[in-house]
Amino acid sequence: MSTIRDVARVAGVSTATVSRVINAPEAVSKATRERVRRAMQVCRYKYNALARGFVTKRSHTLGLIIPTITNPIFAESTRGAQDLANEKGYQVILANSDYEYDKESELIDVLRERQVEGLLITTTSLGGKVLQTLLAEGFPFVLLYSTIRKGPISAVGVDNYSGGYRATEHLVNLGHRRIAMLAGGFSFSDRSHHRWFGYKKCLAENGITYDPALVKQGPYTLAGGKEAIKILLSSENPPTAIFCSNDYMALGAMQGAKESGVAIPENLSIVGFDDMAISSFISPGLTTIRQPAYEMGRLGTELLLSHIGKSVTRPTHNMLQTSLIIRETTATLRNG
Amino acid sequence: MSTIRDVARVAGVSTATVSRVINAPEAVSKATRERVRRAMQVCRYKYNALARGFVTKRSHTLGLIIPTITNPIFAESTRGAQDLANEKGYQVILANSDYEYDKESELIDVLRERQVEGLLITTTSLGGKVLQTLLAEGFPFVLLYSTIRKGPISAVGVDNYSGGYRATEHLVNLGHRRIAMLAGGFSFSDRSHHRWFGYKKCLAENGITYDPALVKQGPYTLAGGKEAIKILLSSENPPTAIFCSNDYMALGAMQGAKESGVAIPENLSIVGFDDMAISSFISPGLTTIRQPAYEMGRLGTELLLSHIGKSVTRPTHNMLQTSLIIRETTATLRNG
DNA sequence: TTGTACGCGTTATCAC
DNA sequence: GTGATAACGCGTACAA
Repeated sequence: MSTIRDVARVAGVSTATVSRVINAPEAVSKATRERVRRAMQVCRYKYNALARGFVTKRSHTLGLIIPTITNPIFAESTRGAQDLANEKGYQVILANSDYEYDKESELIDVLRERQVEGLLITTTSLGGKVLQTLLAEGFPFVLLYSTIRKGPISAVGVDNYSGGYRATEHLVNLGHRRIAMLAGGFSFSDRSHHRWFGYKKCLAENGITYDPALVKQGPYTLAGGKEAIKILLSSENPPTAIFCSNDYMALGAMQGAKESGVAIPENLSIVGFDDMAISSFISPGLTTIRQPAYEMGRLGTELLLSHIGKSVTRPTHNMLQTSLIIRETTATLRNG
Repeated sequence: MSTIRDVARVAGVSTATVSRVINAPEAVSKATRERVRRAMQVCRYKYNALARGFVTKRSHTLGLIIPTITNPIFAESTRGAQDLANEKGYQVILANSDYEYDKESELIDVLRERQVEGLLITTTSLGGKVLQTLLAEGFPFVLLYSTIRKGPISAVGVDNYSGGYRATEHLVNLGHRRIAMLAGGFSFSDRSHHRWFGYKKCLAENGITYDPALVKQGPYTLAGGKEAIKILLSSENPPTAIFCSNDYMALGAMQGAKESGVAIPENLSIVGFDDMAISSFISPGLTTIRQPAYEMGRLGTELLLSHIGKSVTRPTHNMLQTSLIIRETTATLRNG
């Protein structure tokens, strides 16, 4: 691999001049510029961005930590993050935490060692010490899919509480009273927890007694949703409607209901959360609480970039709008 | 940010010794080792992996170029690639080409400038000069979702031809004769092209005249599938069955059929290609040709890693098995 | 407009 | 077992 020095030698100039034609071509006379360019061709010179970063102390790299790229909603926000990052000359290193705090913690270390300039994190634990450490050390990071709306940490997210409330309310308005919730584990998803609060609050305000037996916490997976709903449906007093903490689980739940011989929406209404691109393409179309994932990725990255390089930054909390998208998995309660 | 020199000074040793306790602790006496470790704590020392890579000439980074992370099948292979990479101490930079040759080409340059040690590419153009350049320069790369089974380029893929054949054959066996194909554009997806060859061959072997009007090339998207099928279904002699070049399009097609008032599988059979995790969770379950995407990602990465660092390597072609997964979107032709 | 020389944080080589 | 020091490829004062 030829270096800037080889090019300089071939072109008969100094390395500084070569560096100039790379970074500030106008600062070099046209003649030498051309000469250098030819020399680069001859040497099949490849620019070394790492070496540059080494001296400028800028890696132009961002770290993105998500639970798993396998859930399409995270693919959407990832794409948003990547698109903006690339537009600004950044690349992103992707990492999956699998909703495990230890992995998240480990990944943060690994990525920092790699000199990422900032981190986009969908955190597993808002209260854990990893975020506090980042904060204390002044390392730039932004939370994605965040529940916070104040405090020292910058974040982009939606109001999960009101989202959970509206999802439940929609079911209540349809006449349902035995409304279950399939939740992601509260221990690793405060988003799920917030949605649950909204769910509970809505029940209370509508005079419906909260029944803990109707709430199942489980893994945020297709199989998890399928399994959980089967247990729910085989109970002695099964629900007539279910609010799923995300669309991904909801897909699993739909499948589980089908296998249990329960028709949707005739015998069971389902509301999801996220509105993955796919959710409007399945049949029946999934009623859900939409959160703008792609936008979230973009905005989070924009926010992060605005923090990078600045010694002091005012934390920003960007709460995006959710909306109830009514499709075909919800219907009026029969005999209700 | 404190460096190895700060630590050395505080511990009263040389930088070489600090480096040793990091990379080969046994080579240092227990006493000094402890002293250095304490000094690292005091300095809140953070290891700089980039600086190391700069001298060892190893970035421990891989580049992964896919069409788009938004298609869940690529999320699966990406996860496979990441999992193996991480196990081996590598991180991966993700990049989307959107099936565009120019972007692919540009990304290769950008990633190489960043000193990735190797590239995993789902290429848009097998014949383009970018791969030839990589080859000529001896840069390590492996093709994913590849159609090739010989030649100088290492690759992991499946037999798309036989996959296309079997998908079509399944429909023929069900009594269908007007079988359409929704294909990804041949210009950017030779996979799609190979599947089409299989499709054509199967028709021919079963005495079915090939009708070009039944083949629609289009974008590999949900909307693309939906749009294309509507055109097909509104023609004067519509198909009774459709082979979709991937599951993602197939989802779009199912939605398009529904909107056109055509019931699946009663009035229209659909076969996909890929078997995304979601495909078995939707309703009706998608009949499809399964390719092991997660495995492909892992295997491709393993292969790439085995190439890295070796000056000469024998190209390896790993063809994985596909399988026909019969679910609910295909049925016997009525009045057939 | 161009060149010289130093430094970035680490590893590797060679002494001791 | 430990230390001194030259690299690695590049940007950037500063000088010319």
